[in-house]
Amino acid sequence: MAVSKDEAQQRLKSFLDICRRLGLKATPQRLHIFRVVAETDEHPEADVIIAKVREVMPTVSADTVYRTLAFLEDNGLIQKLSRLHGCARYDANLRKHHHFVCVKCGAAWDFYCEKLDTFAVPDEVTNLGTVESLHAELHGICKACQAALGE
Amino acid sequence: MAVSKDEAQQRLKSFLDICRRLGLKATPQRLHIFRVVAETDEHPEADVIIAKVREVMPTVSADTVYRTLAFLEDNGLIQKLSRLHGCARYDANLRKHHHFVCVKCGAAWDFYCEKLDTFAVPDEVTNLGTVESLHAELHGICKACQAALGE
DNA sequence: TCCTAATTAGGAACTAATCCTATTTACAAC
DNA sequence: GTTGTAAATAGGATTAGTTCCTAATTAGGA
Repeated sequence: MAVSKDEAQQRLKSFLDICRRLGLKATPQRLHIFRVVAETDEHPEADVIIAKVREVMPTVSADTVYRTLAFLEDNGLIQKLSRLHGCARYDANLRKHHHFVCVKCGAAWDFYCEKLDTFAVPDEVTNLGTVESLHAELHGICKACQAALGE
Repeated sequence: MAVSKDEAQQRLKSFLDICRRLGLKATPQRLHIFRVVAETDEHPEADVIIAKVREVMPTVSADTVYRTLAFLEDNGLIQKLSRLHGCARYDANLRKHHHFVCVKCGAAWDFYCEKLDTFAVPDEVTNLGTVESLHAELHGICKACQAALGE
């Protein structure tokens, strides 16, 4: 539980606003799932969220949780972390590098940046542990997708 | 095909060296899989690699490809990009932030950094498309895991 | 209170990745 | 070159995570 009562209240309000605006139902399941995600700072995986949700509402289906998470993400109420464990794309470029990823087509480009490689990490982080590397992931829209959108 | 002939040659040599050093076999399958990964800069997913491998060696099993990729990764010949799309951890922190991830235990911490949020992206990248966000992922070892290793 | 489109539960299906095991093979020792 | 053996393979089975399907339920406006 990392967020303040005020912040939690605020988030709940955003949630209800969005439902009203889109004509979607604020079901008890959705509210509860949202609360579970909003009340932690542990970046949980879906199975952890499902388990926590079921502590209070044991019959909620996995599908409902996944659907709700997708709904929350689509509406900017939560984010998915991307570059954590358990990945699936490979890169034989062994030079230290970073990535630009097109959010439309998913293509990824390598780039090099001395300033990022030598970036002075905030004390806030060095207090958490030893930092071994910094990898930057830039998100945006590639030229090809821009052209396609413009048509 | 992004790498030069020389670089490819060099990588192949590293590969054979590592096999010899570890007493592992340089099978035709391994060599071929390594070549396929080393010869692209498209950050392919495993299924793409499997398909490309099978263009030349149709009977190679998925298991062999996955095992070989893990082997190459363990020995630093390739890197995995963490799931750029389709990830599985969630975060309700909507402030612009970055992550410190412990490579031992997988725990993740949010942190804030104005200098990263306003980082001037290299022209190299702005030529590729429109950049919308920069997310930094720091890898290292958290205090708890350091303590556990020290014992 | 009623109506209806949205939502749900829960099991089936799908997909990516790994495991299992009998067979094959690289390669070191002779 | 032969041989012996541990390592590696193919390919089917299995597992885990996620999404799909459908009949039943429900939120919320009229």
